[in-house]
Amino acid sequence: MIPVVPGTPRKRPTIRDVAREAGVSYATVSRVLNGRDWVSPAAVRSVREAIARTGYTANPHARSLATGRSGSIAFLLTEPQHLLFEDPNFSVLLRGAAQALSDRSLTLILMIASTPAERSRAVAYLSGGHVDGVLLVSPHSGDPLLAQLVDAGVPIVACGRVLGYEQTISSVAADDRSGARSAVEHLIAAGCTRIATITGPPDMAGGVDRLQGYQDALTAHGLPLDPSRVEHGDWSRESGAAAMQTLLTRAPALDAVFAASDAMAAGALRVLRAAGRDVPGDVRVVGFDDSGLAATTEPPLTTVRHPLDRVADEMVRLLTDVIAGRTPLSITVPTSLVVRASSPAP
Amino acid sequence: MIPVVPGTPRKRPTIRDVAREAGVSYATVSRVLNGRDWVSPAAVRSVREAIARTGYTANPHARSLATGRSGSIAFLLTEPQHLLFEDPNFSVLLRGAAQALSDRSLTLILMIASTPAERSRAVAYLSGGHVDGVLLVSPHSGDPLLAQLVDAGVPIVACGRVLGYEQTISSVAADDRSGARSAVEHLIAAGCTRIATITGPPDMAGGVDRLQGYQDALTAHGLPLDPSRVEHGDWSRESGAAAMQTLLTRAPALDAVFAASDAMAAGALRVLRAAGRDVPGDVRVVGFDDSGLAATTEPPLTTVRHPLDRVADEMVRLLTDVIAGRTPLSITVPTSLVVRASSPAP
DNA sequence: ACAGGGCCTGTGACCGGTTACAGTGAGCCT
DNA sequence: AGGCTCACTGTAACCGGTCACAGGCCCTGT
Repeated sequence: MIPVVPGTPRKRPTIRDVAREAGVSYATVSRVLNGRDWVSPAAVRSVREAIARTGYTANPHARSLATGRSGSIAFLLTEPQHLLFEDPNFSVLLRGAAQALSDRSLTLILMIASTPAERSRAVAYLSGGHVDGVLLVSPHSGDPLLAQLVDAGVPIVACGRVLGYEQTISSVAADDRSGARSAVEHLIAAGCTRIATITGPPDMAGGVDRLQGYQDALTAHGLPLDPSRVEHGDWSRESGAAAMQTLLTRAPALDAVFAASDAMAAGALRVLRAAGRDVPGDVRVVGFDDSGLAATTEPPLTTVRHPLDRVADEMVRLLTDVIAGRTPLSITVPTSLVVRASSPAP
Repeated sequence: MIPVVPGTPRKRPTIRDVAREAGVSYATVSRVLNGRDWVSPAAVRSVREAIARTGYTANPHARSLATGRSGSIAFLLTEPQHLLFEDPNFSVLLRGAAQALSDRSLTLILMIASTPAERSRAVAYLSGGHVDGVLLVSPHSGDPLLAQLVDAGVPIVACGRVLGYEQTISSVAADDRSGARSAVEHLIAAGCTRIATITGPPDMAGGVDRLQGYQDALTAHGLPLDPSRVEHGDWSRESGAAAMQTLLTRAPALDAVFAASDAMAAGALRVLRAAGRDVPGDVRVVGFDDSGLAATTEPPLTTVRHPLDRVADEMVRLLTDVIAGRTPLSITVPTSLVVRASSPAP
């Protein structure tokens, strides 16, 4: 291929080298490379051959400079790291995004912005033109980072609706409300009447919507809404355990728990068993997400399947749309109930 | 800040805008930006102010084009995805690398190259000048991808020694051999004499070295090396379970198992319990890595702590060295035994 | 015969930085 | 006074692409 003089730092061929080699102008080479305009078959062939002979690949920075596009997308994490990395959901989403981006010849830049210093660095980086767009993993509506990015005009797609930014930021969410409703209706169908819930943070759409679905189900079946049966967590196992602790003292008569995440459900399971309640005998438990966790808890969790691979794919699709200038859009992917031993079919 | 005419696409200020604003030449602005050469305090001040006034940030692509550096590093996964994403070790390493890179103002590009198509795309991308270097996560020595990257002159640092490339590719590894040895010596001290091992793939240094450490311990204490007590796995839980199955039929008298990863140890635990062996009563089990898994198995695993956060940090340090032109170097970080219930202290 | 259009190609002006080089003036020494 | 260094600054030439624009050539229609 390229004759390498030993000891000499190997110099990459440029578009002009290829042009000289092919006996055409460098503009023609560029045309062949990008499939633009009309180029004669003969020229195409000789350029192709010259490229093969020289081992030419385009310099990505020069291209980015000229086109104004970088070909990379940031995958932005704003949560304290442990929450995200311990969460199998997160892995699925990351893998899905990497896949979807790679399919479109885009690359994934991973950014972690949990400390204040990291956050301001992230804003500078993201609004500095390094990336074409941002995939936002777990948006809290009040986050100033959001406002700064929106202000800088960076294309964003969030995982989950962003409260207060519905018209500005595209998002992809599970059908949280109806998923939660079907989970709770499953419990009602099994004869439960004193159903508690451990829901997510009130500043995240997922938390709000899943709580709403819980309430929908209760009212639709004439059951009372008892605020002492509602607790908030931060999606983590620990917060689920803590919430369950509180619920047990505040509403000891509960006969079912709907947790807005599998991790919180797992925490709840542990506390219930420690308190001597049999699952599902005394208390039925349903989670949300159908993460890797759900099948391995004891007993395995009945849960609402949240198709995160699908979500990741849609996020990337939407982001390329936003970059192309289309208006923001929020879309929803359907969920489905997965029945396991923690709340078997009635 | 920047006066934005509504409806006009906002144009970012360039270095020449700043120069005009500050009343100096653009070379001076560049000098202030990079802290090069001598610049008068007065000029520095007026440039600083002009930057603040215009909200200028340098165009990264122009900078990369001029300097030949991209400021980004690839984090390359070559294993089938599920192996890596299910593995808590992987998360720790990724988080550590992201942190270490961010501290040096470098960005992390995540590349997954498991299918053949992805692999060739990855090679083209990585040798195409998009990144300054590569962090290689789980190198198999025969992998053609390795040869191609080395051939293209891409700076690489691997996690774990790369067999056959010791002189070419820098690497950071745990002290696998002595870690394994101390684990097995812990079992010997507890009175075990028929110790089996589930080790890693023979084309990975971690597998080879941990097996070597196991053998070191046995010979040092005058115990026989019985090949029927050795099985290979691929680090995963499933492979650990399968290996344990085989060991139980082939060497049913075993009284301890040293597994080269926590995941394999967890698989082994499950099979042992299913076979009616009490752990640690009948069989003691020791793992390797001290991953998140180890503390949550039943019983919790005694294991060798593998400080992956530290490894990630050293990998990044080494990579910057390699990029700067220093010769390849393999370094080792120490391990330590963490004693839990699966093999309590004698 | 010549105007006009469809193909195809080359020139040159960008994109927005970095940096080699030349130069300027002030201060100091001999 | 002349030469020299030192501290600083500006000009211009890159880096390696993209793309608007201006032709050139050949074929067709009148």
